[in-house]
Amino acid sequence: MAVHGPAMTDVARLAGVSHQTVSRVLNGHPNVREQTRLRVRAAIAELGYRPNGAARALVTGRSQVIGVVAQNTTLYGPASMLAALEQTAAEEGFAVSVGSVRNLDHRSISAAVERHLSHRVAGIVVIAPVESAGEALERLPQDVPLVTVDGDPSRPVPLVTVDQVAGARAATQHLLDAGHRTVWHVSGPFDWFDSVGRIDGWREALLTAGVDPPPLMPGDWSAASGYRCGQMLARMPEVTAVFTANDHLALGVLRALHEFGRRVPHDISVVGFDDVPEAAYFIPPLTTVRPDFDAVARASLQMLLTQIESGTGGALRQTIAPALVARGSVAPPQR
Amino acid sequence: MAVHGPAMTDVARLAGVSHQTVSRVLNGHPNVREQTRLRVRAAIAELGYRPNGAARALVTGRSQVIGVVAQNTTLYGPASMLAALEQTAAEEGFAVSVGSVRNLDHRSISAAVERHLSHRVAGIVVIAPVESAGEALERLPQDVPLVTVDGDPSRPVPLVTVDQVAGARAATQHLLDAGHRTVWHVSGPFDWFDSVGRIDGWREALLTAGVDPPPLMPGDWSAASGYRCGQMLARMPEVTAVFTANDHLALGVLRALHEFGRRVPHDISVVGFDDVPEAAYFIPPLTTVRPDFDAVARASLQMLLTQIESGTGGALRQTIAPALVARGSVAPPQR
DNA sequence: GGCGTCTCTGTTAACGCTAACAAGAATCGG
DNA sequence: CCGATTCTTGTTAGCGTTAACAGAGACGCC
Repeated sequence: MAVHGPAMTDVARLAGVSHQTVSRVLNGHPNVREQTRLRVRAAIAELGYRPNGAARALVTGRSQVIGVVAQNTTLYGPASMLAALEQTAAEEGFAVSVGSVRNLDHRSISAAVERHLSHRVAGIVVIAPVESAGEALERLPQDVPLVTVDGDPSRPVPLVTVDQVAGARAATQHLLDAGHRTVWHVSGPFDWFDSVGRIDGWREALLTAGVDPPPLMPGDWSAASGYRCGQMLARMPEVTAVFTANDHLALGVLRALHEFGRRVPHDISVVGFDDVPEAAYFIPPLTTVRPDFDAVARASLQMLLTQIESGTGGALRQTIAPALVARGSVAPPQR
Repeated sequence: MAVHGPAMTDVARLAGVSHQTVSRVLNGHPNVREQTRLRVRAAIAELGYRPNGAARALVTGRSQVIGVVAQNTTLYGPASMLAALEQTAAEEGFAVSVGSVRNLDHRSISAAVERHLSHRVAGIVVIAPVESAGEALERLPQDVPLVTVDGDPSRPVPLVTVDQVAGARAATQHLLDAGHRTVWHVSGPFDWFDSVGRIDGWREALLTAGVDPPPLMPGDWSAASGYRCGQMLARMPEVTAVFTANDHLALGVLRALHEFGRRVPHDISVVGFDDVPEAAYFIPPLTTVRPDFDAVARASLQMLLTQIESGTGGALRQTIAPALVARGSVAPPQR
């Protein structure tokens, strides 16, 4: 593909200095005469010179790239995380290389991490919401800055995560506060930490209120599984309040309830989780829990940069509290 | 941050060969004795050696990384594109570096492209659905393999795109075939090519059927704007069929119609575009148009790889036809 | 005025890899 | 059995950058 761009020596020649001086200007080294700096800048502009990241990475042993390992980047949560991460990284002058994996098993994760490592990324963010991912992480080389997002709370890796438990507790409490006897729960898959946390929070809130938790309805994040659970819930007259592990499950539940003639929130109240942009336009508008993806992204990147700069590993941990967004899908129970 | 991993020479020493032989094994060069190959492989495994992509990129002048420039990666369309692109690229041994931009103006796009170029990406995919992006692309260096996705059909750049016109035509025709006199359209923003194409297809289908297109309802992709348009449509008794530029707009419309007591599809039929995973669980299940993001991703990557390998630029063009997915939101009009 | 110190710039040597060439060993046809 | 090929391996020279050191002036101080 045609010509390679100009190199540092070309700039140097044009500016009448050595390539090292150009390097110094580029890296903001203090001891360069102002006049020289300007000459170099002009030469850079004139030639349209662009530093070669590969060469720099080779000699410094580290590139200005952060690797992200994620699965399922079309789901709203992961997609938002990824986008927020990119934004934040760009602001810090880092590029983001995405290693999407089909499955979050040992092999896939290791392979993705390997690929990142061979490009000498400065650090790695693993969005690792399931168990198998956690295991894979323990086998990784120890000398790479690494942060886990939504990972296993019980593992000694730097971790940033949404406070699933608190969010679920708030959602459940919100329903109890409205006067409901108990709250049913449509969960996500059991191997996701997010699911487990949300189940725990739901259960905690009920137990604290002295209520025996009703049987769990297991879903898989999809509207389809929400719909199936909703069909069962709709036929149980004693059900008046449902907390679903995400908004898409809620959508499926709403649809099933609608088909069975159970009105929301008149007959049954529903609360979701995620606050997808469309949640306000469900029928009825969905009360839900909003995790702050931007905050998670900022925190992870900060944690990663700290590791990169200081060289210390350290098992830091940060938890971002989500907020309840009240809309029209919750009402007191009818008697 | 600790020790650098072993280099090629370390592997060579352990295997008792020259580093060049190691390089040959790594790159699948044919003329290496089987026995030597195995020794080298063993040494690689024993040391946990990982080739240094930066060094390779430096000497070959090209990394195994593809840069993607995109905006709004939380929207379903772009997010799916991105994910599909990552998958496909990974299969071809390429990493994907994402340059997310807040706005698709000159400056942002150029900056994102610059960042990619300084990392010596092998090629760039720009997801450029709006006008301003197209302009920015014309000023780019000519010697970089580049493919545009959803870009400006009138510009001489390699382009892969969903056939918006055909999809919109199919959606509109589907409603006409069901017996509707005319079809209303809630569009996306006018500076998106996707919007323009969908408007054109809608208009074409109507004109072909000898119908004068009713006034356009302009939206902005969001459920909120769909809701606002829906409120107007709901109050016009003559409206019996609506085609929305995406599924989220449709969701907003459905909600507004519901609030005004207009039943879907009994009173009004609705067709969307995108086939988001939840569309089947709207109330009622949404008939929509499904673009094949995987096919788009594959085509773009193929086009990019061709450019990378052959070195030829060329203004290729490929269009992926979308498919109508019939569900429950369309019925014949009542009289 | 000489000498140490500070500021600025240049020279040289890596970083880890591939490409190009070179050379030794093996194979083959006559 | 010899020269000509082919196969296999090694040697050398960069790729474009930063780091480390060295050197040339300018400046200040006793």
